[in-house]
Amino acid sequence: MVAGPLPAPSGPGKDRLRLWIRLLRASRTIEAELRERLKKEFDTTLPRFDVMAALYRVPEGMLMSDLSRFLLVSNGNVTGIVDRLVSEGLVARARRNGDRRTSMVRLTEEGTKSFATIAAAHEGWIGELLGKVSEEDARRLTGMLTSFRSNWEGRE
Amino acid sequence: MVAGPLPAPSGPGKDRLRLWIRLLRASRTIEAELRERLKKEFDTTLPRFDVMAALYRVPEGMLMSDLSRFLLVSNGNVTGIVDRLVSEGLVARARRNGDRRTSMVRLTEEGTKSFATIAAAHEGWIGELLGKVSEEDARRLTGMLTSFRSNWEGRE
DNA sequence: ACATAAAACTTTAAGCTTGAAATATTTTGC
DNA sequence: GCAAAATATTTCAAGCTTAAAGTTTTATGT
Repeated sequence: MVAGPLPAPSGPGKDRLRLWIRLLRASRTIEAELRERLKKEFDTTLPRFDVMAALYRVPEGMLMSDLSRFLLVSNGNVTGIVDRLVSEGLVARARRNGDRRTSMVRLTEEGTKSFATIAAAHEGWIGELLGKVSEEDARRLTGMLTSFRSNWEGRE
Repeated sequence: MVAGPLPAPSGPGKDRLRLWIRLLRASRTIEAELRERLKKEFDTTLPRFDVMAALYRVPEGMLMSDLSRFLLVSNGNVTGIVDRLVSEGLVARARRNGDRRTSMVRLTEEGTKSFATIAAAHEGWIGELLGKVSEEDARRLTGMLTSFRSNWEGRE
Protein backbone atom coordinates (compact mmCIF):
# COMPACT_ATOMS: atom_id res chain seq x y z
CA MET A 1 0.00 0.00 0.00
CA VAL A 2 2.89 2.20 0.59
CA ALA A 3 4.82 0.98 -2.40
CA GLY A 4 6.72 3.78 -4.01
CA PRO A 5 7.01 4.16 -7.76
CA LEU A 6 10.66 3.56 -8.34
CA PRO A 7 10.54 3.12 -12.09
CA ALA A 8 7.85 5.85 -11.89
CA PRO A 9 4.87 4.12 -13.43
CA SER A 10 2.86 5.97 -16.01
CA GLY A 11 -0.30 5.44 -17.96
CA PRO A 12 -3.99 5.97 -17.37
CA GLY A 13 -4.99 5.79 -13.73
CA LYS A 14 -1.41 6.04 -12.49
CA ASP A 15 -1.93 9.56 -11.22
CA ARG A 16 -4.65 8.36 -8.89
CA LEU A 17 -2.54 5.44 -7.72
CA ARG A 18 0.29 7.81 -6.98
CA LEU A 19 -2.08 10.11 -5.11
CA TRP A 20 -3.26 7.22 -2.97
CA ILE A 21 0.29 6.21 -2.12
CA ARG A 22 1.18 9.76 -1.08
CA LEU A 23 -1.99 10.11 0.93
CA LEU A 24 -1.28 6.91 2.78
CA ARG A 25 2.35 7.71 3.43
CA ALA A 26 1.48 11.17 4.70
CA SER A 27 -1.15 9.93 7.09
CA ARG A 28 1.01 7.06 8.33
CA THR A 29 3.94 9.35 8.94
CA ILE A 30 1.87 11.78 10.96
CA GLU A 31 0.03 9.01 12.76
CA ALA A 32 3.29 7.38 13.81
CA GLU A 33 4.58 10.66 15.20
CA LEU A 34 1.37 11.35 17.10
CA ARG A 35 1.28 7.84 18.52
CA GLU A 36 4.82 8.21 19.79
CA ARG A 37 4.14 11.58 21.41
CA LEU A 38 0.89 10.41 23.01
CA LYS A 39 2.76 7.51 24.51
CA LYS A 40 5.79 9.46 25.69
CA GLU A 41 4.03 12.55 27.00
CA PHE A 42 0.68 11.25 28.20
CA ASP A 43 1.12 7.49 28.41
CA THR A 44 -1.91 6.91 26.19
CA THR A 45 -2.65 5.65 22.69
CA LEU A 46 -4.20 6.93 19.49
CA PRO A 47 -7.31 4.72 19.70
CA ARG A 48 -7.99 5.90 23.26
CA PHE A 49 -7.52 9.49 22.10
CA ASP A 50 -9.91 8.92 19.20
CA VAL A 51 -12.63 7.57 21.46
CA MET A 52 -12.22 10.37 23.96
CA ALA A 53 -12.25 12.97 21.18
CA ALA A 54 -15.51 11.56 19.89
CA LEU A 55 -17.09 11.61 23.34
CA TYR A 56 -15.78 15.08 24.19
CA ARG A 57 -18.02 16.62 21.54
CA VAL A 58 -21.14 15.12 23.11
CA PRO A 59 -21.33 15.52 26.90
CA GLU A 60 -24.50 13.43 27.16
CA GLY A 61 -22.67 10.50 25.65
CA MET A 62 -22.93 8.15 22.67
CA LEU A 63 -24.10 4.63 22.01
CA MET A 64 -21.42 2.06 21.29
CA SER A 65 -22.73 1.63 17.77
CA ASP A 66 -22.63 5.38 17.09
CA LEU A 67 -19.11 5.45 18.37
CA SER A 68 -17.95 2.67 16.09
CA ARG A 69 -19.73 4.18 13.09
CA PHE A 70 -18.22 7.58 13.79
CA LEU A 71 -14.71 6.25 14.25
CA LEU A 72 -14.90 3.93 11.24
CA VAL A 73 -13.93 0.89 13.28
CA SER A 74 -15.69 -2.33 14.17
CA ASN A 75 -18.06 -2.81 17.09
CA GLY A 76 -15.90 -5.30 18.91
CA ASN A 77 -12.97 -2.97 18.65
CA VAL A 78 -14.75 -0.16 20.47
CA THR A 79 -15.82 -2.56 23.21
CA GLY A 80 -12.23 -3.31 24.11
CA ILE A 81 -11.04 0.29 24.06
CA VAL A 82 -13.98 1.51 26.12
CA ASP A 83 -13.44 -1.34 28.60
CA ARG A 84 -9.92 -0.12 29.19
CA LEU A 85 -10.96 3.53 29.47
CA VAL A 86 -13.66 2.55 31.97
CA SER A 87 -11.18 0.61 34.06
CA GLU A 88 -9.01 3.72 34.12
CA GLY A 89 -11.90 5.87 35.26
CA LEU A 90 -11.89 8.11 32.19
CA VAL A 91 -15.15 6.89 30.71
CA ALA A 92 -18.44 5.61 32.16
CA ARG A 93 -21.18 3.39 30.78
CA ALA A 94 -24.73 4.23 31.84
CA ARG A 95 -27.58 1.77 31.41
CA ARG A 96 -30.59 3.35 29.80
CA ASN A 97 -34.14 2.99 31.02
CA GLY A 98 -35.67 2.76 27.58
CA ASP A 99 -33.61 0.10 25.86
CA ARG A 100 -31.70 -2.35 27.99
CA ARG A 101 -29.54 -3.53 25.11
CA THR A 102 -27.76 -0.21 24.90
CA SER A 103 -25.70 1.91 27.21
CA MET A 104 -24.66 5.50 26.91
CA VAL A 105 -20.93 5.98 27.01
CA ARG A 106 -19.60 9.32 28.19
CA LEU A 107 -16.44 10.91 29.56
CA THR A 108 -16.19 11.12 33.31
CA GLU A 109 -15.18 14.40 34.87
CA GLU A 110 -11.66 13.11 35.10
CA GLY A 111 -11.80 11.97 31.48
CA THR A 112 -12.99 15.38 30.35
CA LYS A 113 -10.18 17.18 32.14
CA SER A 114 -7.63 14.68 30.91
CA PHE A 115 -8.77 14.96 27.33
CA ALA A 116 -8.76 18.76 27.34
CA THR A 117 -5.10 18.74 28.32
CA ILE A 118 -4.11 16.18 25.72
CA ALA A 119 -6.17 17.80 22.98
CA ALA A 120 -4.43 21.12 23.48
CA ALA A 121 -1.04 19.47 23.03
CA HIS A 122 -2.38 17.50 20.09
CA GLU A 123 -3.52 20.61 18.27
CA GLY A 124 -0.11 22.14 18.79
CA TRP A 125 1.58 19.05 17.37
CA ILE A 126 -0.59 19.12 14.26
CA GLY A 127 0.23 22.77 13.78
CA GLU A 128 3.89 21.87 14.02
CA LEU A 129 3.75 18.77 11.82
CA LEU A 130 1.70 20.48 9.13
CA GLY A 131 3.44 23.79 9.64
CA LYS A 132 4.83 23.88 6.14
CA VAL A 133 1.38 23.66 4.60
CA SER A 134 0.10 27.19 4.13
CA GLU A 135 -3.28 28.02 5.59
CA GLU A 136 -4.57 28.49 2.08
CA ASP A 137 -3.27 25.15 0.86
CA ALA A 138 -4.72 23.56 3.97
CA ARG A 139 -8.15 24.91 3.13
CA ARG A 140 -7.84 23.86 -0.54
CA LEU A 141 -6.69 20.37 0.35
CA THR A 142 -9.44 20.05 2.92
CA GLY A 143 -11.97 21.03 0.31
CA MET A 144 -10.72 18.42 -2.13
CA LEU A 145 -10.72 15.70 0.48
CA THR A 146 -14.18 16.67 1.66
CA SER A 147 -15.68 16.49 -1.79
CA PHE A 148 -13.91 13.22 -2.36
CA ARG A 149 -15.42 11.85 0.78
CA SER A 150 -18.97 12.94 0.10
CA ASN A 151 -18.71 11.41 -3.36
CA TRP A 152 -17.40 8.26 -1.87
CA GLU A 153 -20.06 8.05 0.79
CA GLY A 154 -22.72 7.83 -1.86
CA ARG A 155 -21.67 4.24 -2.43
CA GLU A 156 -22.77 1.09 -0.59
CA MET B 1 -7.99 11.31 15.56
CA VAL B 2 -11.04 11.14 13.48
CA ALA B 3 -12.98 13.56 15.58
CA GLY B 4 -15.20 15.75 13.47
CA PRO B 5 -15.69 19.40 14.21
CA LEU B 6 -19.33 19.58 15.17
CA PRO B 7 -19.33 23.06 16.60
CA ALA B 8 -16.88 23.80 13.73
CA PRO B 9 -13.86 25.03 15.64
CA SER B 10 -12.17 28.14 14.40
CA GLY B 11 -9.09 30.11 15.22
CA PRO B 12 -5.43 29.97 14.35
CA GLY B 13 -4.22 26.48 13.50
CA LYS B 14 -7.74 25.11 13.16
CA ASP B 15 -7.42 24.86 9.37
CA ARG B 16 -4.48 22.47 9.74
CA LEU B 17 -6.29 20.44 12.35
CA ARG B 18 -9.26 20.15 10.05
CA LEU B 19 -6.97 19.14 7.20
CA TRP B 20 -5.46 16.41 9.32
CA ILE B 21 -8.86 15.06 10.28
CA ARG B 22 -9.96 14.94 6.64
CA LEU B 23 -6.73 13.33 5.56
CA LEU B 24 -7.08 10.64 8.17
CA ARG B 25 -10.73 9.96 7.43
CA ALA B 26 -10.06 9.73 3.72
CA SER B 27 -7.20 7.30 4.10
CA ARG B 28 -9.07 5.19 6.66
CA THR B 29 -12.13 4.97 4.46
CA ILE B 30 -10.13 3.85 1.44
CA GLU B 31 -8.00 1.52 3.51
CA ALA B 32 -11.07 -0.18 4.97
CA GLU B 33 -12.50 -0.75 1.52
CA LEU B 34 -9.22 -2.12 0.16
CA ARG B 35 -8.81 -4.41 3.15
CA GLU B 36 -12.27 -5.83 2.63
CA ARG B 37 -11.73 -6.45 -1.07
CA LEU B 38 -8.32 -8.02 -0.56
CA LYS B 39 -9.88 -10.38 1.95
CA LYS B 40 -12.95 -11.26 -0.10
CA GLU B 41 -11.35 -11.56 -3.53
CA PHE B 42 -7.84 -12.78 -2.77
CA ASP B 43 -7.99 -14.00 0.81
CA THR B 44 -5.07 -11.80 1.80
CA THR B 45 -4.46 -8.71 3.93
CA LEU B 46 -3.23 -5.18 3.48
CA PRO B 47 0.05 -5.72 5.37
CA ARG B 48 0.85 -8.78 3.25
CA PHE B 49 0.07 -6.74 0.14
CA ASP B 50 2.34 -3.94 1.34
CA VAL B 51 5.26 -6.26 1.88
CA MET B 52 4.81 -7.95 -1.46
CA ALA B 53 4.48 -4.59 -3.22
CA ALA B 54 7.75 -3.46 -1.69
CA LEU B 55 9.52 -6.66 -2.75
CA TYR B 56 8.03 -6.65 -6.23
CA ARG B 57 10.01 -3.53 -7.14
CA VAL B 58 13.31 -5.20 -6.26
CA PRO B 59 13.70 -8.72 -7.68
CA GLU B 60 17.01 -9.30 -5.91
CA GLY B 61 15.31 -8.73 -2.57
CA MET B 62 15.57 -6.48 0.45
CA LEU B 63 16.93 -6.71 3.96
CA MET B 64 14.40 -6.89 6.77
CA SER B 65 15.51 -3.52 8.06
CA ASP B 66 15.13 -1.89 4.63
CA LEU B 67 11.68 -3.36 4.42
CA SER B 68 10.59 -1.98 7.76
CA ARG B 69 12.08 1.44 7.01
CA PHE B 70 10.37 1.55 3.64
CA LEU B 71 7.00 0.47 4.98
CA LEU B 72 7.17 2.78 8.01
CA VAL B 73 6.52 -0.05 10.44
CA SER B 74 8.55 -1.62 13.22
CA ASN B 75 11.11 -4.39 12.78
CA GLY B 76 9.26 -6.96 14.80
CA ASN B 77 6.16 -6.32 12.77
CA VAL B 78 7.85 -7.19 9.49
CA THR B 79 9.25 -10.38 10.99
CA GLY B 80 5.76 -11.72 11.64
CA ILE B 81 4.33 -10.80 8.26
CA VAL B 82 7.30 -12.23 6.39
CA ASP B 83 7.11 -15.41 8.49
CA ARG B 84 3.55 -15.94 7.33
CA LEU B 85 4.36 -15.15 3.71
CA VAL B 86 7.26 -17.61 3.83
CA SER B 87 5.05 -20.33 5.27
CA GLU B 88 2.67 -19.74 2.35
CA GLY B 89 5.50 -20.03 -0.18
CA LEU B 90 5.13 -16.48 -1.49
CA VAL B 91 8.38 -15.13 -0.08
CA ALA B 92 11.82 -16.61 0.59
CA ARG B 93 14.62 -15.67 2.96
CA ALA B 94 18.17 -16.18 1.68
CA ARG B 95 21.16 -16.20 4.04
CA ARG B 96 23.94 -13.99 2.79
CA ASN B 97 27.58 -14.99 2.63
CA GLY B 98 28.94 -11.63 3.67
CA ASP B 99 26.96 -10.85 6.82
CA ARG B 100 25.37 -13.69 8.71
CA ARG B 101 23.14 -11.38 10.72
CA THR B 102 21.11 -10.44 7.69
CA SER B 103 19.03 -12.25 5.13
CA MET B 104 17.73 -11.13 1.79
CA VAL B 105 13.98 -11.40 1.50
CA ARG B 106 12.48 -11.74 -1.96
CA LEU B 107 9.31 -12.86 -3.70
CA THR B 108 9.27 -16.44 -4.92
CA GLU B 109 8.13 -17.13 -8.45
CA GLU B 110 4.71 -17.95 -7.09
CA GLY B 111 4.73 -14.78 -5.02
CA THR B 112 5.60 -12.70 -8.04
CA LYS B 113 2.79 -14.15 -10.11
CA SER B 114 0.35 -13.83 -7.26
CA PHE B 115 1.26 -10.22 -6.61
CA ALA B 116 0.97 -9.23 -10.27
CA THR B 117 -2.62 -10.45 -10.32
CA ILE B 118 -3.58 -8.71 -7.10
CA ALA B 119 -1.81 -5.49 -8.03
CA ALA B 120 -3.76 -5.23 -11.27
CA ALA B 121 -7.04 -5.51 -9.38
CA HIS B 122 -5.75 -3.09 -6.76
CA GLU B 123 -4.95 -0.44 -9.32
CA GLY B 124 -8.41 -0.78 -10.74
CA TRP B 125 -9.96 -0.37 -7.30
CA ILE B 126 -8.00 2.80 -6.66
CA GLY B 127 -9.12 4.18 -9.99
CA GLU B 128 -12.66 3.42 -8.98
CA LEU B 129 -12.45 4.72 -5.42
CA LEU B 130 -10.68 7.92 -6.45
CA GLY B 131 -12.63 8.17 -9.69
CA LYS B 132 -14.24 11.44 -8.75
CA VAL B 133 -10.90 13.12 -8.30
CA SER B 134 -9.92 14.63 -11.64
CA GLU B 135 -6.51 13.72 -13.00
CA GLU B 136 -5.48 17.32 -12.59
CA ASP B 137 -6.59 17.50 -8.98
CA ALA B 138 -4.85 14.19 -8.37
CA ARG B 139 -1.59 15.65 -9.62
CA ARG B 140 -2.03 18.86 -7.62
CA LEU B 141 -2.85 16.99 -4.44
CA THR B 142 0.06 14.64 -4.97
CA GLY B 143 2.35 17.60 -5.36
CA MET B 144 1.16 19.16 -2.10
CA LEU B 145 1.52 15.93 -0.21
CA THR B 146 4.96 15.30 -1.67
CA SER B 147 6.28 18.68 -0.64
CA PHE B 148 4.76 18.23 2.76
CA ARG B 149 6.51 14.96 3.15
CA SER B 150 9.93 16.12 2.04
CA ASN B 151 9.66 19.02 4.46
CA TRP B 152 8.65 16.67 7.17
CA GLU B 153 11.46 14.22 6.51
CA GLY B 154 13.96 16.90 7.28
CA ARG B 155 13.12 16.43 10.95
CA GLU B 156 14.45 13.91 13.49
C1' DA C 1 -49.72 -13.93 22.22
C1' DC C 2 -45.96 -15.73 20.17
C1' DA C 3 -42.63 -17.12 16.88
C1' DT C 4 -39.37 -14.75 14.06
C1' DA C 5 -36.56 -11.22 12.79
C1' DA C 6 -33.89 -7.30 13.89
C1' DA C 7 -30.87 -4.58 16.77
C1' DA C 8 -27.15 -3.59 20.24
C1' DC C 9 -23.63 -5.29 22.14
C1' DT C 10 -19.84 -8.74 23.64
C1' DT C 11 -16.86 -12.55 22.89
C1' DT C 12 -13.57 -15.10 20.31
C1' DA C 13 -9.78 -16.40 17.23
C1' DA C 14 -6.46 -14.86 14.21
C1' DG C 15 -3.60 -11.51 12.76
C1' DC C 16 -1.39 -6.76 13.03
C1' DT C 17 1.38 -3.36 15.69
C1' DT C 18 4.51 -1.29 18.84
C1' DG C 19 8.38 -0.72 22.09
C1' DA C 20 11.51 -3.09 24.72
C1' DA C 21 14.39 -6.92 25.75
C1' DA C 22 17.13 -10.70 23.98
C1' DT C 23 20.30 -13.00 20.52
C1' DA C 24 23.69 -13.24 17.22
C1' DT C 25 27.09 -11.20 14.43
C1' DT C 26 30.18 -7.64 12.88
C1' DT C 27 32.87 -3.42 13.63
C1' DT C 28 35.67 -0.31 16.35
C1' DG C 29 39.10 1.28 19.51
C1' DC C 30 42.75 0.36 21.81
C1' DG D 1 43.70 -9.81 19.73
C1' DC D 2 39.91 -8.52 22.42
C1' DA D 3 36.54 -5.92 25.05
C1' DA D 4 32.98 -2.82 23.94
C1' DA D 5 29.93 -0.69 20.84
C1' DA D 6 27.14 -1.02 16.91
C1' DT D 7 24.11 -3.53 13.73
C1' DA D 8 20.49 -6.87 12.15
C1' DT D 9 17.12 -9.49 13.49
C1' DT D 10 13.85 -12.09 16.51
C1' DT D 11 11.10 -12.66 20.60
C1' DC D 12 7.84 -11.03 23.87
C1' DA D 13 3.92 -8.77 26.22
C1' DA D 14 0.34 -5.71 25.71
C1' DG D 15 -2.82 -3.63 23.06
C1' DC D 16 -5.37 -2.79 18.55
C1' DT D 17 -8.23 -4.66 14.73
C1' DT D 18 -11.38 -7.37 12.10
C1' DA D 19 -14.96 -10.75 10.85
C1' DA D 20 -17.79 -14.07 12.59
C1' DA D 21 -20.39 -16.20 16.10
C1' DG D 22 -22.93 -15.68 20.39
C1' DT D 23 -26.10 -13.23 23.91
C1' DT D 24 -29.65 -10.37 25.31
C1' DT D 25 -33.32 -7.37 24.38
C1' DT D 26 -36.69 -5.15 21.41
C1' DA D 27 -39.66 -4.91 17.27
C1' DT D 28 -42.61 -7.14 13.78
C1' DG D 29 -46.08 -10.02 11.52
C1' DT D 30 -49.85 -12.72 11.93
